[in-house]
Formats: sequence, structure tokens, C-alpha cells
Amino acid sequence: MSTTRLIKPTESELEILQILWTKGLATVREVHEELAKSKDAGYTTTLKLMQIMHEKGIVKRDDSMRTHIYQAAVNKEKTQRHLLSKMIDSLFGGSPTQLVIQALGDDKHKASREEIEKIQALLDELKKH
Amino acid sequence: MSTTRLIKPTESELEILQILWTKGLATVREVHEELAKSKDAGYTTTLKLMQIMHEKGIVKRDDSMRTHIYQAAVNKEKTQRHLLSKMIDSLFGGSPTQLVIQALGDDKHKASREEIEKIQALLDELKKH
DNA sequence: ATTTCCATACGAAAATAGTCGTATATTGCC
DNA sequence: GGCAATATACGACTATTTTCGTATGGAAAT
Repeated sequence: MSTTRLIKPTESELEILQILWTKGLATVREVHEELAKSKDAGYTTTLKLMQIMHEKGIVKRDDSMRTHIYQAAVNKEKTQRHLLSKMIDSLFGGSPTQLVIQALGDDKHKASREEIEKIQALLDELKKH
Repeated sequence: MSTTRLIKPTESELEILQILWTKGLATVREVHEELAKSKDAGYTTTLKLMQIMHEKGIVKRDDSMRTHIYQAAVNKEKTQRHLLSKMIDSLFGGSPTQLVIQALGDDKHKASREEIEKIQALLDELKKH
């Protein structure tokens, strides 16, 4: 029974999750350093955020040592699909196709030929059902 | 030079924009009625929200009459692409392909055969470049 | 052992978003 | 005219999110 709670991480929480999904395990210090590359906030801010995420159950931690070790407690793909699903409803009138079309038309993020073919393969799969 | 400001509408603002994009022109009352179908908030709440959106320049209005007439001041597709672009960055490591794959795998919003073919046609177009 | 460094905890301010009550004005109706 | 219905303006209260200062204690270095 995979009772994955449906979570709605805030912007900041998402930034932290991204880092945790990449690193797997990380200390607050490590997350903070990574965060500092794009943002500029104090260390205790990051700490507090991660503590709150822990309370909410978004992250797990090993606090058996002085320096706690954190990791994401929510699945990356599941979270992505969940937020995407919300966006499809709130911004694309429930049509994933519209979303896909807009996404592929995004000038900033161009899909390479290989990626396009990857998507085409997936679409062929989907058509079989 | 289309200097469209990049806006980040809030959740509530997005709900209102959705309605305005559909209706084209609408009064606060009309938007509110529509909103009331899914939500439950007071009339003045909707009014206030729309007034704030007007201050921010997200909507335009004709206030030459007692009952003001509103319309979206931001382009639907542009807004969609913008928010999508942000999501690609914040949640999919900059890869639109990953987003598309997850979107197509969403169980709640299944793409029909026709829609799939529509996307395939678009992909074929993209490959030509 | 004392000082310095670095970690967590915690409270509360600041910023943002959403809610609504009330005042006031205009319209239409009797 | 006077009353009911309905519109906008506006201030303020609530909730949520983000930020950070300060307290406290353990670890490491001298």
C-alpha cells in the first residue's frame, strides 16, 4: 500500500528537494552551499526550511550524529507528475496535449533530435493501447 | 519589441485569468459566479483580487460605466509558456523532454489517439530543423 | 581547560497571499 | 422622494511562507 501523501511543496522547498534528489544524502551545510549558488540567504534560513520540511514529512533525516543527514522522503517522479497534473488542470484546462505542445514550442528549452525521437517512441507505445 | 512583462500570477489569480481567457470580457459578478462553482469565497474577495490584478497590470478594465468590464491583459499562450518554462527549470532540471514524458504518463489526464497524433505531427515538424 | 568553530533549536519579524466587513455611491422601482 | 438592490473602494484581519537573530551545546584546536 503505497500511501504517498500528496504534497504541495513551496517554491523554496522545491529548490531543496531538487538538491536532495540529486545528492541523495546531504547535510544542511551541503544543501545550503548548493543553494547559495543561485540564491542568497542565510544558513539558518536553509536550516529552518529543512526542519519544517522534516516536520511535514517531506524529508527524512538521520539525527544520530551531531550533524544531521537529510534525504528526500518524497519520490521525484511522483512529485513531478503530481505538480504537472495540477498545472494541467489549472493552466491548460485539463488537456495534457496543450501542455505538451506549449512545452515543445518553448524557445528557451529546445529539444534535441534524439530527445524528439525518444518522445516519438513513447507516443508509439501509447498508441498501442 | 514586445516588452511583455513576465508575470507570476498567484493561484487565485490564475483561476481568474482562466475565466477571463475563456470569456474575453467579463464583470466581477460574472467571474465570481463562475468561480463559485468550484470555490466558495465572498464576492468582495473576488472583487479585491481583481482590483489587485488591475494594479499589477494583469488585467485591463473599462471603468467608464458603473459596472466595470474586465479582460485579461496577459496573453494566454505566453503565460502558459512562461510558467511551463519556469517549471522545466525548477522541477525538471531544464529538460522539456523529461517534462513531456511525465506529462504523457499522467494517468489522470490521458491523451486520446487523435491528440497523440497531433503531437506526433508537431514532432515531425520540429525534426525538420 | 579555554577559546573558537560549527551544528541545531527556537521564536519572532517580514513578506506575501487570501479573506471579508463596512462605507459609500449609483441605479431602478414604488 | 425614498427604498432596495447592487457596484466599487478600502482597510484590516488571517494564514502561510520566508527570513534571520540569538541561545545553546558539542567538537576541535591551541
